Amino acid sequence: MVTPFGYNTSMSCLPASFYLGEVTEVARALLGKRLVRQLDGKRASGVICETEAYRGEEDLACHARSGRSRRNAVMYGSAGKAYIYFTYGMHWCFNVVCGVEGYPAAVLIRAINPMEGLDVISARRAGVKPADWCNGPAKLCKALGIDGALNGISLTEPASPVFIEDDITVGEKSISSSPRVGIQYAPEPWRSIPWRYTISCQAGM
DNA sequence: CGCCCGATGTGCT
DNA sequence: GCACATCGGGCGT
Repeated sequence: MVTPFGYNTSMSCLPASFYLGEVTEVARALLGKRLVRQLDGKRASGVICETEAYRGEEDLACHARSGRSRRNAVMYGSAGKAYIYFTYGMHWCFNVVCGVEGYPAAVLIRAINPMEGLDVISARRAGVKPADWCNGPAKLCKALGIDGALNGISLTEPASPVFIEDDITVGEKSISSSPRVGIQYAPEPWRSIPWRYTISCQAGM
């Protein structure tokens, strides 16, 4: 239900079935959904506006390209769990595991538009312009207090410290795709395959 | 705005 | 050893 204020009051935690499909489709479907972090009983959240899909050991940009390891094991597990990894010596990045169990696939959440808990977010991103609070995969993790302690948790229960809510369904015409970021090391076709998805603001949408 | 580069720890060769 | 699904500061345009 959408109130006269435009606020969706029937938002609910997305179920595991949402994440069972093809990871590229889930990556598109996650645009417009709301990433929620529950911290000390308070909500901090934002609308997902940029995602990337990674799938399979054959995808040479995927963390599973060298097979299963302790680091990437969560990707091989069941859909709807958080795969959170540490990189560049100081940053955490947040993914959602997708697809059938046993096949490594995940959606990297690359950017959100902050909506709730702006006091918490601004405090965690002190000294940074609001526009730069959550416009990167490690930035949003810092803003929401997401780190390796949450790796492997289920995102499909409302009591989870992190979950994703149904919010907006973004039309196909409002989605732009482009090559994934930061994987120049990968050979073709993986370097160029357009598995990065963003919400584009087109007239008439 | 853009480009360049250092930070800093883990995982894989 | 070295590369890395990044970020932020510094400096030039």
